[in-house]
Amino acid sequence: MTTIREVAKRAGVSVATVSRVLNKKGYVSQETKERVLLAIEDLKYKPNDVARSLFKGKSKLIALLVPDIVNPFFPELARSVEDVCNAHGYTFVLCNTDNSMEKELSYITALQQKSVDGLIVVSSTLTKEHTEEIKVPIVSLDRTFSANVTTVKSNNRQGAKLAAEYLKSIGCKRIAHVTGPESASNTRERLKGFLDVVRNDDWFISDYIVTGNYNMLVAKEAITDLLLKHPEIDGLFAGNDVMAVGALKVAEQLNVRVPDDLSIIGFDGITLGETTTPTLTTVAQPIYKMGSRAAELLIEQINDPSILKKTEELPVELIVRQSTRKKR
Amino acid sequence: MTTIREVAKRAGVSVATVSRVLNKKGYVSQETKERVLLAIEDLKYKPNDVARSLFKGKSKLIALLVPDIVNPFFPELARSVEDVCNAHGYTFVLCNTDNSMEKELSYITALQQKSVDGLIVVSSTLTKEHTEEIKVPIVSLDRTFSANVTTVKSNNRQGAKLAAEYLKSIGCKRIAHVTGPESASNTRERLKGFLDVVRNDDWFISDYIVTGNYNMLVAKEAITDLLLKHPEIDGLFAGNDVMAVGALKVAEQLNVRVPDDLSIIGFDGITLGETTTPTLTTVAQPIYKMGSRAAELLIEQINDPSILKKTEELPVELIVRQSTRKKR
DNA sequence: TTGAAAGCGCTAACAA
DNA sequence: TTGTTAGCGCTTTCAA
Repeated sequence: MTTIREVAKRAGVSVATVSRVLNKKGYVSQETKERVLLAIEDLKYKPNDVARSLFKGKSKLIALLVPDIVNPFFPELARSVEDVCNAHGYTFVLCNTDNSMEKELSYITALQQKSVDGLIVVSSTLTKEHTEEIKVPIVSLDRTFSANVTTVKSNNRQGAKLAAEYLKSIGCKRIAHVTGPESASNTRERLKGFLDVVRNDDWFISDYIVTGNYNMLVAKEAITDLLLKHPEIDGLFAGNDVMAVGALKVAEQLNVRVPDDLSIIGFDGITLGETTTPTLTTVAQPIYKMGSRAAELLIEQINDPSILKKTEELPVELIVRQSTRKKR
Repeated sequence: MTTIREVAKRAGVSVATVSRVLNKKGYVSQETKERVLLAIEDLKYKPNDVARSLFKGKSKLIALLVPDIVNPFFPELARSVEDVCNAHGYTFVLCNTDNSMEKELSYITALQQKSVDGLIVVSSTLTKEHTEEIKVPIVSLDRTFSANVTTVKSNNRQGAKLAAEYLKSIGCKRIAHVTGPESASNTRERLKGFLDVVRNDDWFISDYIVTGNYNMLVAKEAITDLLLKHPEIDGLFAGNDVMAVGALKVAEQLNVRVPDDLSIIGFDGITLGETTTPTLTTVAQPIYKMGSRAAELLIEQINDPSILKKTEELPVELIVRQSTRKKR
């Protein structure tokens, strides 16, 4: 690694001057500037960001922490965060926390020690207390954990209502719900929306709510049990698309026809839902918008840490595909 | 951020002593050690990695660059790299390069400037010349681009042969192949393996080879054209699973029955292939093993940069599921 | 318009 | 066993 000192020597100037042309800051005569630029070119000099970060306490680094990188929702979300970060000159990296508080905290510490400029987290384990110890600008995405943290999410409750109402509207009489992990705020919100719609129906029993942890394997087991025990179920609202796809597979294995015997609706709107057979009816979140807004708000916060914390809630949209059909 | 100096002051010792207990290096009496530890605790002191990196020129950071984070193959690969990195005390981050040389180079520069300890790259655009300019330990994963770079890949040619031979063995008479981008070495290897098997058959024409760029959308268009123009095709070998899933959808749209009219086989062995209907026959790569070996070799190289560069080729395995069936 | 030098927080000689 | 100090490579006052 060539250093600024070598460049200075080669250009016959002081390191200060090199630094000035590097940062386009302060006076440098056209002539010396050109000499410095030439030296930089010749030596293929790249400034050492670590030294720069040490001095500035900033790194031009933004990280996104997600609980499950293998759930396609998160890579899709990451794409949009990435675009905005890149557009603003930040290096963007993605970290997988496995839904483990330990890994989450360890990433946060490690990244802070590297002077990361800002963090976007999708977390169900972080608490208000944790975030108070984090001095780096942070925004919460997809899930809420503290009013004191800027949050970008979608209208989960409304989305769940949409889903449940739609199932009813096409004639489903016994509707079940597979949820995410209880620790996730969006799990609770989606459950609320679901209950808003079905709570007062006399067919409704709490057995119709099972947990699938937002995970396909876990969901498949839960749904298998559910459908075996309650063959009368004719509508299923899955808390996310991955679990809905799991439901599709379970139905197939149990010889339950979708959508004839059972209508299935997911939540998220990931591409995966377009590739299944039947394709998946779902409540689509504005994934790209969520990620990009989170990134924008984070960058605003990096530029002005005193900015007010706020929560932005984005609208969702029902997308009807083949996994649901009107009963006759 | 509290500094080592404040800890030293609080413990009534010098910064050197604090550094010694921090790094468990050099002599420190039990008594002062305890005092220092206490001060660290009290002040919630976390050493500044940036300063550490500046001094050491190392960062305990490893990055994986992948061309398309939305292709589930890469998140699955990332999971295994992550596990090994974490086990060895490295912070692991994932970067998406969009198959763009520009983004790739920009990530590599940025990461080098941050003193990244090592890089694992899945790249089709990097060349030998590029890698010679990179001073950081690097291993190439899934694709080859220079004999001078340690590489972990699977036996693509053999896998493609397996696929083509299997299609023949179940009675396919007209077999097509959708490839990845030509720039990717594994595209070329898989094509070779395919040609090994079909080249000398009199039915074979080069029209049966179309490019799908390892991308579902691109592949769907290509396959639609292909099947429309050549309805006689009864077997399709897709260069990766994502394109195979695209093929499944295209077949459905064109009312081509899979596997009755058309047998489809993919390559990769990602989970997605188990969720489609029909499930996907595929040539499975040892994804976890590939990622973990790459990480291990990288770490070896970090510890001993003089270590010999080598290529490890892992075996693949045919997994027969529902998208292929023996003709009668 | 330029340069000298202090300092970002840490580690590791070297001295004591 | 502990402390002093010189850097790691950079930016930014302050002086010239």
